Amino acid sequence: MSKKDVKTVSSRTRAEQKEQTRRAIVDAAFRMLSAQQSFANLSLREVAREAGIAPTSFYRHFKDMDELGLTLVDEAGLMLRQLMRQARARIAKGGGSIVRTSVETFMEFVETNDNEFRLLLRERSGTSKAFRSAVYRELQHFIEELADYIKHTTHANPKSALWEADALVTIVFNAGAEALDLNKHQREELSKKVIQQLRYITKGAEASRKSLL
Amino acid sequence: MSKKDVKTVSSRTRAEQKEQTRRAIVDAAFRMLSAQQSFANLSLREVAREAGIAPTSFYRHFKDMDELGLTLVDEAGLMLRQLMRQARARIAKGGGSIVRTSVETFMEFVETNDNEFRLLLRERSGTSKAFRSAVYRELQHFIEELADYIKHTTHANPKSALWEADALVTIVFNAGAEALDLNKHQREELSKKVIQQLRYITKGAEASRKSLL
DNA sequence: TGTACATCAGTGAACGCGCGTTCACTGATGTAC
DNA sequence: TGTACATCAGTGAACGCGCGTTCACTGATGTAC
Repeated sequence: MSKKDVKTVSSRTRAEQKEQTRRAIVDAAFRMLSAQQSFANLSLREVAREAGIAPTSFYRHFKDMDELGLTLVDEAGLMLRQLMRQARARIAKGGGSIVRTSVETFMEFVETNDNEFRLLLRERSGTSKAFRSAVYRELQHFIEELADYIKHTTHANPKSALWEADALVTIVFNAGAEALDLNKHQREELSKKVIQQLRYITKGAEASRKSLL
Repeated sequence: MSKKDVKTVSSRTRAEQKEQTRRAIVDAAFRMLSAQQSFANLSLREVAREAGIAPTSFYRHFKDMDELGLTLVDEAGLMLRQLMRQARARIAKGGGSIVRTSVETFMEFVETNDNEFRLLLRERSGTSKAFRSAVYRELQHFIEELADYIKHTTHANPKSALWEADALVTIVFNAGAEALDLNKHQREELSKKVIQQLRYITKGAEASRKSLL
């Protein structure tokens, strides 16, 4: 092994250990989110305790709780985007309608990653402008990708596609919030409602386009 | 004055004084809500300070902060209902379209009573089930009244009317949330978007009804 | 490879602070006769 | 009406608690030669 190799290997080791602790903090924070506890009323000491480190060690990784919070929002947003890719894959496979498949995929996400979803939901209307903007950015990303899809499949004009996508995402996201407090049977009823509402929007948007021709 | 009269007058006086302090607490709490401060991170002592009473006096009026919070939600919900009546009056007067008038009235409410709106918005996804249910009930009330209106004007079936109203309210309520961080010019753009989205829904719902005949 | 030094992730003690809640009290208002 | 007693809204002192943050430190890892 050359000197350089040794250097590389060793520095990776220390950095890896640091990264491991950082992950422990992030994971601990996600674990502590629930229906009863929001990020806003989570204390630095609680997170440190759950992560198994001294409160003071927290500062080696994040400036303050806000910095940790923005990291969580980014990670939850990433999961949302992965979800969208997953939904597209399912649709490409051709099983069932696009609307129904999208709604079912989203509802599955809310059920599986409920704490991540709750984070986005709550911080969207939280007291920190930085948090609100971060969540807004994630949703906007989601909306734009959906608008592209609409443009390619219907040849709608850009503004109309964007507004339609925006309405669709708003309905689905809010239904996700509603689902959090419902049992399995009620969620199925909710899905029916949402699917019908999305159809109103796509039909209405389509009709608007036709009347312009 | 008979003995009974004296009794009535005096007891009203003491009760009135108590009611006055209670109002001071409620008003103080509303005053302290803002973009930067949510009810969840408002302390009993802060409210007492703002209301001009000793922290201990708080307990003469509310069991704890949760009880105060539910009172605030009820009052904010009441304002929403008054708003709806106001919108109906404007529509009855016949100036402009129903959709446009409703949206403009709602946006006016968000602008004028932004702290009350923020309360409903945040507690809808807060950590207390009681709060979430209280907000949900207020919105449901709103939705049902709108559904009645739709039934009378279009003869839609009950379920279809309810789902349509639900979608309309979801879109408008979320736009209200979005408006909070926007300037005047941006709000006008937002209104245009919302009006178009509501038209998608009403058109789509109408088209669905026709295809069933 | 071996040695001397530098880096830096993690720590425990300590701080001052605002919190929710209890308690026994005060004194104005209300009631009984 | 006047008097004696009851009620009860509002209070100030005191409590124990968990918090965020600072500080000087330790010791394992990394670097230079």
